[in-house]
Amino acid sequence: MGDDKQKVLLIDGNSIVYRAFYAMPPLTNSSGLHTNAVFGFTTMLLKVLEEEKPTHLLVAFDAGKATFRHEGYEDYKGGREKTPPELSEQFPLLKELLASFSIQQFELGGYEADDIIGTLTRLADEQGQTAVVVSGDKDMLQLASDRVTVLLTRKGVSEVERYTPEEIASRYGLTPQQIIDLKGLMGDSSDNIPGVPGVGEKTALKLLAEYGTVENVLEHMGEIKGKLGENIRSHHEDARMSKRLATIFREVPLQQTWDELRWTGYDPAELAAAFRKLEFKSLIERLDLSGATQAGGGAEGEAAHQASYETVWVAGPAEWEALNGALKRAEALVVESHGENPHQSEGIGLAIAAGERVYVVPYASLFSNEAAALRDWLADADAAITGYDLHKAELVLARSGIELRGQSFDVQLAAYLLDPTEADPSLAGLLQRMGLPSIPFDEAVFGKGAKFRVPDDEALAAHLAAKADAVRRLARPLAEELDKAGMRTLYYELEQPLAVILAGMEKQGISVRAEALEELGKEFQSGIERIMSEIYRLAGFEFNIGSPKQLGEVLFDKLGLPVIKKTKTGYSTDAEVLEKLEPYHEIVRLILHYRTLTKLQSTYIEGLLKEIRPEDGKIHTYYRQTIAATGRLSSQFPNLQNIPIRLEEGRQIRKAFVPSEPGWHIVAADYSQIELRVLAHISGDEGLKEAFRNEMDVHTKTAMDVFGVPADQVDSNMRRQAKAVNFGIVYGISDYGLSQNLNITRKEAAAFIEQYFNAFPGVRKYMDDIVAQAKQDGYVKTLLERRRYLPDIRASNFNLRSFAERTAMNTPIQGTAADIIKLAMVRMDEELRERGLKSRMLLQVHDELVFEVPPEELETMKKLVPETMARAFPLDVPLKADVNFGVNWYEAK
DNA sequence: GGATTCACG
DNA sequence: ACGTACGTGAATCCA
Repeated sequence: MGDDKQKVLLIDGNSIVYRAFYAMPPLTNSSGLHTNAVFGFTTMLLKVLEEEKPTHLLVAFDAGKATFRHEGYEDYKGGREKTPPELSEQFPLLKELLASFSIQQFELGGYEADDIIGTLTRLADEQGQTAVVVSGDKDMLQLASDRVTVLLTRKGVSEVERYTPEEIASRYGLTPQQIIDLKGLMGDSSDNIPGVPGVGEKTALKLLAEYGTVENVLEHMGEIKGKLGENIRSHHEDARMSKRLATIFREVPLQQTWDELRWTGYDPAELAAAFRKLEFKSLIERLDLSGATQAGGGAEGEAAHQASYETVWVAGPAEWEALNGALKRAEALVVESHGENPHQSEGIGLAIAAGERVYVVPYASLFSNEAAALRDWLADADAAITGYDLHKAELVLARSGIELRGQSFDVQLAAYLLDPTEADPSLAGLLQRMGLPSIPFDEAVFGKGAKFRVPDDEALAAHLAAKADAVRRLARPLAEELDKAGMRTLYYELEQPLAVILAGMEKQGISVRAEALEELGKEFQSGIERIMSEIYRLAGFEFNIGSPKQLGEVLFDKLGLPVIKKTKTGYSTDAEVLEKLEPYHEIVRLILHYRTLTKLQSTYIEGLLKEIRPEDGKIHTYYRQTIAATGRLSSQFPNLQNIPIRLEEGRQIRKAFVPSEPGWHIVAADYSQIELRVLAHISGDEGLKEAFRNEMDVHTKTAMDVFGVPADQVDSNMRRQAKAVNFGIVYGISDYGLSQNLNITRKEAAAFIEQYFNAFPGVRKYMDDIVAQAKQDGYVKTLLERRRYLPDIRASNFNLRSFAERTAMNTPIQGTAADIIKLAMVRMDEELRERGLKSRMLLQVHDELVFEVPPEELETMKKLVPETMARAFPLDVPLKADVNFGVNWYEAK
């Protein structure tokens, strides 16, 4: 030990990890490993490091084996629950991370972490050094002294409380040594230390205030009156033993020298790599490690990520010439644009990585004469372009009249297939997950939301170049991962071609008659006004019906209707609640109708009107191929997958969706019961298969089997209930969910389910098997090998696990249905082109395809579309699609 | 920006 | 005992 000022920080590893595990919400990385305890530990560590600035540092762990305490008392820590696997799997991760922090770790067979820490604080005391102990365990307070401070975590892990001997005295009226006596008397159920029965903290403190120590209490136990005195006298041995067990052993034979604990900080590159592995993105940003890589340091400029390329800002003839020459060697393309909606986003720039150079082209110069070769390359169907979100790039470029045709590999799409639930689609996040040196996040360069700004040319060039280089670095590893996961065909035969087809549909758009919407909007408006005044009259005053808060006050406080359900913030007023309240007051029905009409007005009349492009009178939605966890598409700006149909009032909206050419028709075809047919196929259930082979009404068939009656005795109510059971089966059934849906008791619902499983034993087996398989593999698959990871399937938390189990049952069904209609779209696109048809595919709504069709092709398409859909993927049961047509989408029913 | 509600499959 | 049906997107209110 030198005489310079030293401060040693001693962390009780096990205690903090436990605290962190139970304090933090569940958290897993993309491979399903739990990381919440490590994350919580790290947050605490960073905070304490910052506040304490130690010169020496140690994390102590309990050794796995029995400690010396067990020798005298077998039940020591006997009452403890076994460590959950979600926690034990985190210890190796934590130890590895601590190594990346360059922090020493000790554990020693036969001793616990607090013994090691106790020994080191004794040494610190003796040698006049300062020590700070961090733990979640109050026992540690016995170590406090003039030189030793104890920090105890409180609610959560990152908040700590400081205990000096003075603080302990003022809080408990005890010296640090008396903390041992305190526990000797009151015991500790978590460590299975008995103490004296009937003695809790209050009594123990009273006894210690009077007698000072356990020994002195026992000496005077004869004079203590009542039940308390009896208990002490009959359990005096327990008290002595408890005190022994609670005493931290401070003579552990440690081999390590003081100097080995010296800590001079971490290597940013090493720590960044460790964080990336754990996917602690927020910590990387918090410590500003995003530039730190294994190869380089955290320095600025090119050293930051050891760029192996030169950025070329394409501005003059020389650069254009170089770029044009490099196009045939191009390895990656990035198109940067404003905003999320590619149909209205302005381009910012392009970056093309080719060999040792990355060329960055400001978007405006894409239209210059020099850019002719670049435009040709973009439009070249054989260019074999690798990029990031080429679907969006195609739409952005299309707005400028530039084609993007040679798409061959998209790292965003590939990453989605590898893990469709990963929320962060950014290149920076993707690099981190793949363990590659990362680049700045777009938000760091551009800002986000209203603060979005294109930086100066130099910064823009650097960032776009980094992105193109990132695409290039990611392409091969992602392609290899796809291969390994058996998703090569899924990618190249289905998703990649589909991306181009979707862009085509979006560019085509669908004609929507503004006048028709406006006309309908007027009807809705007069309805809304009529209902509003009725509601105000019944309430006795005007209020904002659209405010759930005000509405709740009117219904439940003013009118005194019964409260059915509450939300986090107050009364629930959703439709389910209102339907139950209908009999109580006529205002309820009006409110429901008001809700329906205002929804239609704001979302569908006003919302859609805003999206009609004046240039062509069409709506161009944006299908997202990388959002839904099951493999479905999603639709945005606007969403054309949720246009009303169930209620006649709203269904009228569909009359505004018309063909874009006079005399043409809308043709719509939808799969009949695709999910239950998929279930019949993958479960192999004979009864279900037979039902579909015989073209039976599946809900009637279900009713027959569940209620045990012949077809002619199935009434509409039985069929309705059977239909709900079928929905439940597809969603991953639970008695609770079904009972909610059918408004029956859970018991009745459970009986239905049991009946169903008896009638369709193959389905029961599928449900059992798929859950077991998900538990085994950590993921489930669709027929086309699409994957979804379910990290919570092994959770000890019932809710999380149940959710994952239902997802395991549902995803192969919903996902396979999504696979099939996507295949049908690829086939339909081929058919239209091969047959030279003018008909156009416009929309996909999960199980439905919508086309516009010239009159001379109507008969052809009425056969071709359902046939192509039915043949898209052969199952053990027939697939069936129904087709309809009309002058608008409403009529095509 | 989160919570609530509701449109669709 | 636990307490939710599966998957989306958009509008509105309100802190």
